[in-house]
Amino acid sequence: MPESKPKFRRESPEQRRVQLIEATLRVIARKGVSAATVREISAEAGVAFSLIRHHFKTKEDLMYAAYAFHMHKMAQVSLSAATDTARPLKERIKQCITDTLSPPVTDGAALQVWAGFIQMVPHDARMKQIHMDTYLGFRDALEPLIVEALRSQGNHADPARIEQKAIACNAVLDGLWLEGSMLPDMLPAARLIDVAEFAIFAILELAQPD
Amino acid sequence: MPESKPKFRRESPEQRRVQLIEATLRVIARKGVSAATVREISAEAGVAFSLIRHHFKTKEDLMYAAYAFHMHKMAQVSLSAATDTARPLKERIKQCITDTLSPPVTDGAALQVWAGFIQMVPHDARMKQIHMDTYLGFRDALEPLIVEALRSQGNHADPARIEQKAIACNAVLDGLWLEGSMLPDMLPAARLIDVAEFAIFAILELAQPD
DNA sequence: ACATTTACTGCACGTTTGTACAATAAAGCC
DNA sequence: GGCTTTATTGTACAAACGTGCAGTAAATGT
Repeated sequence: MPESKPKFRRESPEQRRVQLIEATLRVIARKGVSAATVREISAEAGVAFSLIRHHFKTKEDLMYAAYAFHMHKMAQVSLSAATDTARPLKERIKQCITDTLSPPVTDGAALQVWAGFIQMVPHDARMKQIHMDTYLGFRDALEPLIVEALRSQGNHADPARIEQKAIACNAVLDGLWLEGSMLPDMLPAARLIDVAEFAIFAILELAQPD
Repeated sequence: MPESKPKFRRESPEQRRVQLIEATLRVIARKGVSAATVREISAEAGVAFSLIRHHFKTKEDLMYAAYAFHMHKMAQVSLSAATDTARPLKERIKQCITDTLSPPVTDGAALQVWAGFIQMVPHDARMKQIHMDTYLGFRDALEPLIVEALRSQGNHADPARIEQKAIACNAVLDGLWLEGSMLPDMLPAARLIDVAEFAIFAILELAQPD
């Protein structure tokens, strides 16, 4: 019985990289960034800690990858409804609000990861670039919805006013995301969504739904 | 010439504590939380690194003190206009908006410090307490302004609707604070204030100013 | 001027960190 | 089945971390 139990499994570099990234995010969510050491992460992933440096040149590189991965996932969940042109406009807006202000986007763990990375942004050009890309991606996906909403009721499409409303709607979502993630007991998802719908429809000067 | 230049200056515990706290916040703002080691902080303050443990039982205690100090300072700047009952209501609201969305409250360095501490909140009961206190303090100071604004124009003071509007206004300020601190080039203070005034007056169903 | 207090310094200790490198073994190819 | 490739492991190491403690000196009261 020579090969009854292999000592480890050999994975493709792509799969292993994703495993290590997801282990990193789990550790950060559970214990914070300072606890995300190579030893802790590799234990979470179930591999030797020296394996990390075989797939990532430095630990910093793993952090870059984890940040981009996390942001991309959040944006995808949050905006998946925005481009679904089959559904009516109001439905799409409400779906975006709901997706943004419910788990797993509005969530203590996600906030932990986000806050941990945010503090690296000003000191690191690559982190800053990742941040800019995801933020502008979010705003670019949201603005067409707002333009459409204003046009649909014959509102004057002054570009300056459109941008003003886009920034304001974005701020409402960001602010509620922040507070809902930090104080979930005080502000459950249903309450956040209710407030967001009211505020955004007020800003867009649309008739309140329901 | 025995005592030409003393090797160090002896300060009162209270003064030295504040000096160490402020040095901590400067280091965090400049290099992030991970760079805020006892050696780095004490170098910033111009003292031996072992002095920290003479004034704070542990390094964690210094962090608690720095967090509370930072939050208290931000809330004070942001809300100083709220209680100034001599000025007319609209002026007070606009002043609060301006104070909140200008430096030093809306500022990259302040965001750095805040983000660094936020990630400790879920894992630490004392940090959580400090956070709750400052957050509720902010909301309690803002809500009377909103109640007064709604009452002033004979609006129906349904408590549920008042709280809804208070949460929404809070979210606008939080969201703009966040985005303005992260992307100051894209969103300068003047733009933030402009958007905030528009959005908050829309939410409160007040006539737009100017 | 001297004694007392304690803010302050300087150094050493054990732990944990990211990194480096040689040895090992799993998987694919012939 | 043997050979090659390389994903994976295990160990070692220097640097940096928070902490402990004995000694020093600045300020204060007498």
